Amino acid sequence: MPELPEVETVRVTLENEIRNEIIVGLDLYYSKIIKNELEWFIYSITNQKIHRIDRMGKYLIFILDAYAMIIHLRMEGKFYIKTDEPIDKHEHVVFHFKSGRNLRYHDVRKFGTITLLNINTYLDEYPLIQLGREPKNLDFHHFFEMIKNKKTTIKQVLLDQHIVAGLGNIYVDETLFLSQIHPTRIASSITIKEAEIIIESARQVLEKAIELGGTTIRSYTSSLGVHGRFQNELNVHMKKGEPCPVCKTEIIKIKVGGRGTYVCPKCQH
DNA sequence: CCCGTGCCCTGGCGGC
DNA sequence: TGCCGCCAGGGCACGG
Repeated sequence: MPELPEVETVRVTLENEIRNEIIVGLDLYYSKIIKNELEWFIYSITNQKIHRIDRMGKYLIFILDAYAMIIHLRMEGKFYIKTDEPIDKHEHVVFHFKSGRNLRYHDVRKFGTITLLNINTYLDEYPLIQLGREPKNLDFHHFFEMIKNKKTTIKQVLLDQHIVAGLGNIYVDETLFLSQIHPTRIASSITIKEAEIIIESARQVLEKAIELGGTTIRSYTSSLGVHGRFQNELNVHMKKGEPCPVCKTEIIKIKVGGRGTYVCPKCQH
């Protein structure tokens, strides 16, 4: 499941590969990925040039001539660049380029989304308009103000992209471990000092993960640009039954807000 | 407004 | 070995 560091890694790789390519055609094998009206989407994207690729939180943003194409990979979305290889069963959208190469959107679970918006207004439209700030741009006082009356758990708050952008299940578990805060803590019980520690921990975790190219787990191994090494740095996520790297207590797995959650029951309060 | 639940999807795994 | 049923999970719609 790509989170901010994995999406950033994909962004950099993809941009180097396909900057300045011109989209001349499109093949759709599973069109529900596209959130626009289909005929409009196909008509509009044809002959558009890819100038650069941006990222906000977990969203990739293809900057075209007149449009911005907003892509969310959700759990298993990934890209491949190919030429005339046969279509894979999980390749749902193929962008053909003038150069003869093509970009293929591959998604086993079909949860990903592609939305084409006007280049002049995309930041003021759904889905980006309601996106929170990334930890590196989020002042902890502001974060504290947003969560101080919330009755949900701190983990659910950190997963909420309207509040903080970019964190998913892996990096929330790691952030709360570094913060020594238990994921089931009610958000309104978090002190201003703890809010500062949480934001600082999230920055550290994300920065390190980006530096290492993200986390490579399970099905994400062969995705374009994602051969990350952050999985070697994980302290608690997917470590059920293993000793806590700090106190040696056994890491346990619990459910928080319906999500599998890994925690050191001794270090995190 | 706020929060919890169900839905979208399919590969993989546990159980028998 | 094979089949069935269930789970994971990001974000949104919906309902209380």
